[in-house]
Amino acid sequence: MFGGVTHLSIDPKNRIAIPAKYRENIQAQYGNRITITLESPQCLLIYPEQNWFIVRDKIQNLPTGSHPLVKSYQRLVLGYADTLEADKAGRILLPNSLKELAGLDKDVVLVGLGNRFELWDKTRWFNETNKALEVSQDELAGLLNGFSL
Amino acid sequence: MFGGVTHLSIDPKNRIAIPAKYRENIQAQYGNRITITLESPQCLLIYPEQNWFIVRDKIQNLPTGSHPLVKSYQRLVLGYADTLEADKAGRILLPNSLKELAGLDKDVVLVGLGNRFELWDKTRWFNETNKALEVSQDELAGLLNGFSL
DNA sequence: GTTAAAGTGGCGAATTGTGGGGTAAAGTGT
DNA sequence: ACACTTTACCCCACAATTCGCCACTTTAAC
Repeated sequence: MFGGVTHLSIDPKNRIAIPAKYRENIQAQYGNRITITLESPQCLLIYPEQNWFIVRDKIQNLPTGSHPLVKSYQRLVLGYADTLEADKAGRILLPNSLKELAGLDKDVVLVGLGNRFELWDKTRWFNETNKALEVSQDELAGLLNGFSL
Repeated sequence: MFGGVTHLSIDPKNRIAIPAKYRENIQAQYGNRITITLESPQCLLIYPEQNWFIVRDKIQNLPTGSHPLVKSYQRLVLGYADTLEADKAGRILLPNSLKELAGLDKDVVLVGLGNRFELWDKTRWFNETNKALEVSQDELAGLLNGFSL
């Protein structure tokens, strides 16, 4: 399970270094292959390949008949999904199309989220954090239906 | 399983180069033969021949009695299906009729989608992507009935 | 403070995508 | 059956990208 927010940078050749604290883990548990895709213009999704397989199957089995939007959603998420291998320095090469779609520049943030990571533009992530913090606790309490930490 | 979006160009002789990262895979798993057809004016479909066989059988076994449209769909997809072999540089020669039907010009995009590829006109693919990204997450959430990545 | 490790940048070699020339094969019309 | 046109394939060449590797700089650990 991945967690934590790491600031890193995309180098001039579109590579990002997977933080060392995850590398060992990923290599051991999942092999060195990493799949990257997107589902919204906000951020990229990064999975160890094995975890991606599970998600991919779920997406493929969505009822395509239900609505044309579902099909374009499938095409988006599956079509952009690219599997990469880290080089010896533990870096992966971002496909240019994905980088542009997610509006990534140099400074990015890698966020661990259980079975996957998200890769955000740094300032956008920062804004997102602030928005989340500003939500009133009362409002949240209602939505979460009694849940608390 | 294929994935990822690659920008390519159709050269002056109607050839496209299969990206190197797929070549080895295709050759090893499926042999060098590739079937290409279409099901809509949007894009061409590209299958390793073995994968095409499976799809072809499914199409042939559709209940033709149900509706006359089914039969014309069969005629379209099966009729235009052409099997090609890559040249020694790993390129395949696009049949002119298919190229025109799909409105392909010079700049195209090859999209990996599991058992097949789709070949899109570049700008049309770009528009398609943006449309899919603009779909509000809320709207999609409703359609997907709680499904999430 | 010293050492080690991690993140970043950059050089050079190898591979890939693309274009074009030449030749063989196929198709067309007389 | 013949010449003529068109099409398809093999080969080479160029340019751009990618990848492996090494080196520098910063951060963390002891």
